[in-house]
Amino acid sequence: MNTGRRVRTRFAPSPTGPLHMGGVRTALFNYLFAKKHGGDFLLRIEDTDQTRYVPGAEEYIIEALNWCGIHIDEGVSAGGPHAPYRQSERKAEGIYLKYAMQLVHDGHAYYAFDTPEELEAMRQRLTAAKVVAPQYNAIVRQSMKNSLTLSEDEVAKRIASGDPYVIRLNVPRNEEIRFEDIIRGWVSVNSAQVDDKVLLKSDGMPTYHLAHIIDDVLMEISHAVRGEEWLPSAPAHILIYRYLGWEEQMPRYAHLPLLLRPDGNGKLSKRDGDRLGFPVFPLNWTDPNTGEQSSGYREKGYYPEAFVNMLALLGWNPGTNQELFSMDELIQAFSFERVSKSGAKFDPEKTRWFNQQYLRKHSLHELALEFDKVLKSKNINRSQQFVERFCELIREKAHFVNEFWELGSYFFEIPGTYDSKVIEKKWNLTSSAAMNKLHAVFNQADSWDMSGINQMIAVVETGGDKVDKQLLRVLITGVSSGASLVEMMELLGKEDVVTRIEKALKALPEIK
RNA sequence: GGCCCGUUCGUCUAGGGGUCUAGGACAUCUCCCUUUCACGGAGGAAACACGGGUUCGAUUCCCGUACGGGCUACCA
Repeated sequence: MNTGRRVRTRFAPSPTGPLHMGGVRTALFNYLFAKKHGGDFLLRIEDTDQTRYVPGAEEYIIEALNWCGIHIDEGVSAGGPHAPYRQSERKAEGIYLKYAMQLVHDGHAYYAFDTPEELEAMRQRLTAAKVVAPQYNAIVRQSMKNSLTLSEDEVAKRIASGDPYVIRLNVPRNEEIRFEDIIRGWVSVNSAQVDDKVLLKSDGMPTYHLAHIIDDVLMEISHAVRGEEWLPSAPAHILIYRYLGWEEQMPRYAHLPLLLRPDGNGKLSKRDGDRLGFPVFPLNWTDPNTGEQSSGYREKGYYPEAFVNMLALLGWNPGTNQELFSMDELIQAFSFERVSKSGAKFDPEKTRWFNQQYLRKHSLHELALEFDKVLKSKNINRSQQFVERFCELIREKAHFVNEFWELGSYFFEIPGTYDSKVIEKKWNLTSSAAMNKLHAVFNQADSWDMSGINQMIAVVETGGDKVDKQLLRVLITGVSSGASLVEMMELLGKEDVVTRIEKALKALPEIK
């Protein structure tokens, strides 16, 4: 079974909306595995359900992968020797019909003419009869309208007259189907549990079951990596490979554990949106039909590296204590052997932690560049040196660059109000005397650096006036906590500090 | 309901029969650093779902039960 061939993986989403983080992780694992083995990562768009097509979804998917640093070697947006990579376009070329007909010809598939009403009636009948698994299968099909029960003439007549029909897989009644999943090992299912899946719909479109198999083989996919929700239908897929005579070309399957909702039950779904208090999408998304907006990690201020790092560690681990991985390190370390079998709830708190880690990894130059956008929007102009030093002082308190302003706006604006709690408690005759003296000493300073500032404070204190640091902080910044006091004062500079204290001394209430 | 998959601290996980008094990370708590906040440092609390086997010995292997998840469409 395809050992030793070039590793080629694919991510094959259907464009029914934005990609959620579970989808991103599936893409990531496909990508990591392909790159680890020097292979190719393809993007195929599975748009065979015309009723669920959402405009903009495909562009969203591509942009999201791009933001994450997951590069597409081949496929939609990248092109390649197996184009087209959109299934609707492949259908137009008659690719799927050909193989569906081959299956019918070989007796492995058949025409079925049952109407939706008839199918529904059948299910109700079976349910009423307490049949354990009501589905279109080897027994049920004998009483339905299909090319196995109808005469050849009747079938030909119906097709000729344009009766709608589907093509279904002819699943054997009782046969053990086994396949080896890379993550789960041998999985065994009796064909009695597998229904006669629709392969070709009445609109001529293939279903996922048929289309992905044909495309995987035609596109020379070596490993099909997908979510665990596909595990139950995998036996049907094995059958299709067999009936098409493609057991040699069949990719190895790897079914990934699902991403679960952090708040309790069920797999994470697109519908979770922002309801849980954190994004489930990589990028912002506005639904073109409902106008409903969903937030994304990018717009929330997460670094793609942090997002990817977090995702990689959900269901996979390196077997060491390392937690911070660049994409290259992930590629180096990745293997399916270390992918766990059970679903993972993800933790928004840890995601924040990852971002904090990356925030600290970025150079001051990079941070200053990012924060400069905020300053520009506020028409504030400061030297690069000032902004970089600011970032250095403020970043240890933040998880995101977009918190910098709230955390340290006082570096750029002279305060207009003063923390009332501190003032109430500490603003009195003695403290104001000390502040006045300090102001005078600062005003006469001829040099301005940390040790100088400390010395000046010491001078005032030796004179008998206790300098309350918290009060001083409030006079300068207006708030009771923030960056290291003396370092902050140094950065602000003598003029600014003196001005601020002066203003505060005037603005503060008369002393009782 | 049926079928399939799974089950180690609250969460992500390490662990493939003795080294487990079960390790790491996030979160949480305490202390130190800092007359602030945070960072950092030190420490604490916190888990092998249950019952049977197999074995000299099971967190590790097998079976059952419970629980969780997935699937059960002319959706993917």
